[in-house]
Amino acid sequence: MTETGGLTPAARKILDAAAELFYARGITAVGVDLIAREAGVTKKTLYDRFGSKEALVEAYLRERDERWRRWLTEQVESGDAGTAHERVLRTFDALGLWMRRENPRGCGFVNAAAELPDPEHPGRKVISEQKRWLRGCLRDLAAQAGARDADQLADELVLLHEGATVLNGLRVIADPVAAARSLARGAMERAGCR
Amino acid sequence: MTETGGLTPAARKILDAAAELFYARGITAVGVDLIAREAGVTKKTLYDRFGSKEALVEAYLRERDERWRRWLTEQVESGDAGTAHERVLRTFDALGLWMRRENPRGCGFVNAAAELPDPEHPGRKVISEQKRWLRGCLRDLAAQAGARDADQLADELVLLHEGATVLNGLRVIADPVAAARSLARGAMERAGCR
DNA sequence: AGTGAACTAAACAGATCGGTTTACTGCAAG
DNA sequence: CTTGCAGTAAACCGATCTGTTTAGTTCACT
Repeated sequence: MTETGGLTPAARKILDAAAELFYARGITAVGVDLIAREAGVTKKTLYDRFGSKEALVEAYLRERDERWRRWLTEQVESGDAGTAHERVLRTFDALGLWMRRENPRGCGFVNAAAELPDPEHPGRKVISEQKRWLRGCLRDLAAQAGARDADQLADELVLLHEGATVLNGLRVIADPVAAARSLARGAMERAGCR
Repeated sequence: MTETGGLTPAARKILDAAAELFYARGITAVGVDLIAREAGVTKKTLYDRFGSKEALVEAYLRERDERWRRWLTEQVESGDAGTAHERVLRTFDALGLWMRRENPRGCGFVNAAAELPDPEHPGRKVISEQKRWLRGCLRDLAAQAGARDADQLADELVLLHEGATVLNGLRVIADPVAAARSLARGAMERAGCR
């Protein structure tokens, strides 16, 4: 075994079905019966593999997180050419491509956060870890690009990422990624990046 | 009648209870039974006044929208002093105050959008109207401030508003409003505002 | 040959979902 | 004095919710 990520075949199907349904219809609105039916699997199998809906939600967010991290690092470091300045801007291109592919309804993590008010829910930890990881990632790039204050620039870049993601789901302005990218360019200039 | 906004006393209590519960726990997770109980009212009264949960959700979003619009215009025009440039920046101060008061869990509209995937849901119209109104508002201010391209600047300012709002709910950076404000200043400079 | 993990099928539990119904009260305006 | 609106109280509807249980099958490894 396995290209299933260490999961049994049935668990793999369950997680795939859950991911699609949770993202498309919302976490609370999707019941375990529907997930099992859509995965072509019994509810018993679902509970044998994941234990609870809460744990399944956590696994869904965890896997989405891993996929996004892999995508971003891969895109930023692709071709290993380019200045740090260019690599920062490339995070926005990566975001744009990612969203065109699998984010028509906004950020899966922000959407999930809206549905998980309980701060004790294990999914909440995954969400905040993801956002903190992105901030750290952008901070490193900002430092490499020679920003006077890498922390402040990182804050600003995170804000641009999140703004672009939300607006992409809401369809109120034409090209949120382009707007974010141009704002990022300005922010880097003012931060003294080479 | 009425400082209740044209609602009967019971309807007023229902809408208040619904607003608090929907925002705090999410729309799907809150049932009509709970709303009626919390409002100290019968389910029958709820259905007599609002007709359906869907309509109640719409009324909740509608009222929140009105309150936010009133707040923003009032804050921006307060003292009627200040250049257009200052009025743009004041929209961020207004956002910051609003969020400190009643937005600990992120934007109510973005959260609602996450839970209303059905594009036919009447609440969706309220949400997109709200965002388009904000964009128009910022566009006017951008034009008054002498931006070379008021539409582009408006896009950027909306993005900063949304980014700040989302990050405020996620608590990943220290002061999202300050970051947005400083980015806005830079954007206006580059847009040639006086 | 035998063990154990992964799975199907289907019934069951108690709670809650959105929504309806019947029967009754209090009260203001014509 | 009556009509009608706003409201309470509580039972009821069928569906769905998360989660459990019992019983049996398939199959790889030892």
